Amino acid sequence: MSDLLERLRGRGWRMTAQRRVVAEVLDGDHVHLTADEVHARAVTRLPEISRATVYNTLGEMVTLGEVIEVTTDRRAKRYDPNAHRPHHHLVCDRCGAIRDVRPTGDPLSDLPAGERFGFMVSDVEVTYRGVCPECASA
Amino acid sequence: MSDLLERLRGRGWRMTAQRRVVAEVLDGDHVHLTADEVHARAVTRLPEISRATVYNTLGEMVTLGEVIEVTTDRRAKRYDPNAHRPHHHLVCDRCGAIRDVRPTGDPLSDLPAGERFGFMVSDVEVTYRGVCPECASA
DNA sequence: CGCTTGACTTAGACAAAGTCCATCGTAGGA
DNA sequence: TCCTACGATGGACTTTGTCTAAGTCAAGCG
Ligand SMILES: [Mn+2]
Ligand SMILES: [Mn+2]
Ligand SMILES: [Zn+2]
Ligand SMILES: [Zn+2]
Repeated sequence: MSDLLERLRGRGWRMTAQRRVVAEVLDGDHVHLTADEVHARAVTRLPEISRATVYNTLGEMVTLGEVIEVTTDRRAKRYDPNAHRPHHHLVCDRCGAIRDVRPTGDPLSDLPAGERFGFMVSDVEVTYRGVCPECASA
Repeated sequence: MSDLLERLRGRGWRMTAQRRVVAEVLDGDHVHLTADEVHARAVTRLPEISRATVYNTLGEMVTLGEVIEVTTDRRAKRYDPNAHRPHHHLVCDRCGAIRDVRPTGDPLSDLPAGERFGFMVSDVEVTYRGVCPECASA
């Protein structure tokens, strides 16, 4: 049922009610929740779960590589369970909706050596911005 | 002398000591200072300048299109006077050094219609990450 | 030049997002 | 079942940024 939860088993992870609920809340496609959104949803299932635990658990999932941190604006970080298929993001400037996208080509190869300033470049993040269909029609 | 200051003249901008100092601090190439860094440098020239004024002035420069906000991490926004030549950023994962880069090709055209989810895509931000020469040799 | 006035500046309160810590509780092995 | 190291908790604290009320001043006008 919960793909993320499955991935987290068998990693020596001590299972608690809190961790299970966080993993369940975070499961799915195109999921990019903030820590407080995760907390709000977790509380409906486990009313006594604390903000600190949500932050701790999300941080551990990121360390394990099962969840990715996404920062599309200067507000809160967002947590993305789609960690095993590299992708980029498309963000609506009006409502903040986020979709996972997979551009063609490799943006890393678009950075010529003369533009690398001697850096060892290892990664690239791409954020596309625009207006989603709902906001465009409203 | 100050290219940014020159650009800001003749726009109906009421000139004050505070605005001049902020513009001077921000002038140059590969400049990506946080608001507090701008404030710290401005204070050495104009000790009574307030944090609020630095934030206000930076915000106005962004509105005028003479300065760009750059967010390479989840810490503070950075302010970039290089507003008239579109570019992307290369960031050192260790020390946070930032360089302006101009990749070849247009990342926008790398996003096929089938990956646009009906969005009207208008902009793209690219952040390359790696290790700078100084950090690599240390 | 000096007045007037609306725009600009200021200090500090406030807010959002996140971290840290001392203490309490419990998962899971012995 | 018992033990204990690891996890959870609430609250204080930090960082980054916004807002407001009151004071100040740049610049046009006479
Ligand atoms: Mn994603
Ligand atoms: Mn730049
Ligand atoms: Zn939208
Ligand atoms: Zn470095």
